[in-house]
Amino acid sequence: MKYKIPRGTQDILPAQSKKWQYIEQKAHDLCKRYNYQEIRTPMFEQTELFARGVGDTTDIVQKEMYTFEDRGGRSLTLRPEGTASTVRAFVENKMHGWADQPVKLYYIGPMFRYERPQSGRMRQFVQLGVEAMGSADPAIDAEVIGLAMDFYRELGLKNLKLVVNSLGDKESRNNHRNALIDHFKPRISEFCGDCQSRLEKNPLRILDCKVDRDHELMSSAPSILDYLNEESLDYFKKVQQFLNDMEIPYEVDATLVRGLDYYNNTAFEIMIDGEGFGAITTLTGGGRYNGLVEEIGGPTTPGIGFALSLERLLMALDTQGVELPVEQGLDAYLVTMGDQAKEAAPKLLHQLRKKGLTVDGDYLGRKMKGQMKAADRQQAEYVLILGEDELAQNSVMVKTMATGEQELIKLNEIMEKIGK
RNA sequence: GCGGUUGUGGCGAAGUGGUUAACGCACCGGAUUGUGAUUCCGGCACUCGUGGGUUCAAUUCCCAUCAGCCGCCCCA
Repeated sequence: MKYKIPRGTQDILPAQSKKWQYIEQKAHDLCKRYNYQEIRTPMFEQTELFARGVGDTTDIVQKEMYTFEDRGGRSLTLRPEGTASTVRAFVENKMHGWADQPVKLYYIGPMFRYERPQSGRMRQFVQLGVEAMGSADPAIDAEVIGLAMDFYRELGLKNLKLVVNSLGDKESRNNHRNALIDHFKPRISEFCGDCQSRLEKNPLRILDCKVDRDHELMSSAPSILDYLNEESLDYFKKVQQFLNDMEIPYEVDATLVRGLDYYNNTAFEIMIDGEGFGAITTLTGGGRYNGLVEEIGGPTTPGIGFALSLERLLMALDTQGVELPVEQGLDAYLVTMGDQAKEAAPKLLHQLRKKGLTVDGDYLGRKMKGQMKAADRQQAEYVLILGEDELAQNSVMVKTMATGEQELIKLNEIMEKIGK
């Protein structure tokens, strides 16, 4: 085989694409109910947008971006996530001036990260993302979380765990950050190299270090929750109250950290429990980003959103044995015998398709038995047999595959027999 | 970026330093001039991820490389 698919990408073949269509449609329907509207942004942007928007210190920017130069010498990057692009579009199209606020948007599309592929992690993967901009009401935090949970629930996914945390506002974060540095600094040499470099750059991330997770300073580390100022704490409590009201179970995990720099206040993840799933259990990640719009060059505008992976969703549905109600099978399969009947096939097939039926016929010159097998394999509800006899009577033999019964039907009455 | 593991027909899967690379499924044809099951018969890999090397000889040994899978890091 001369050409091979690029690493970390996949071809989605028909058996799978049916499922994709189903969950994508589900996403569109659900977002509509929540009154989120679709936005489609380019799959690549100026590199600087992601560097600024996602954060220079993040792994995404430091080592995972697909960056290239175009013929005009511009540095472009395949989008590694959707929020930065959405915010850029928000600012560029002056959505902050729209009459309807907040602006509630969603997108479904491929994202790209240069990483070592692994179960649940591809170099090209599809995210459903939701962003609500223009409101700092905790009710919308709860709405966004509720939307994600509803999506999974309606698809039949179980054993989900919603984890929420608050990263606090700028003041709270700074106080906490300083407390963390004070806590770890005296004994930072006991920690791994990554943690040592995290100390100054992003001490929060020391908390989810896997290497040093059992170090005594971990459990005794200052919790962000103890550093939330009154406003942040009040906000967090309201989000929780709304979740309670909506009867959405959740856990508060003070160590939940978002990897991207733009988050503040609400942060959440939806994870999947249970066996059979790989090491990666996060299905959805999201949170509030009140400083991002300004960072990208727009007016001060609060925002919140999440992104979830469709690949991981499909994987989760699979491990839980959830069967999606995907349509399959033909309404009818046309079997022809003899040259005359074969000549008549295109016209008949075309007419049936115009009436809205899903039909197919033979294009390999197979004999009747072969055509019948094909009809059976493709789960045709009816087989239409057209031979010399039927042709002579301007009719077709209609066989109901489930029962084996068959009946000679006039061509102009065929829809009355097999129409839906 | 690092580690482990795997790479034989459409799929699953044996196999050996040496004439013709098992088998199963699927598919195609025939037995059955017009009917989906079963059965029987026949067909279906100049080739064993790719490129080198060792050898009289390599799918089998060695090296490299690519890719899949799994894990670390991190995330969706």
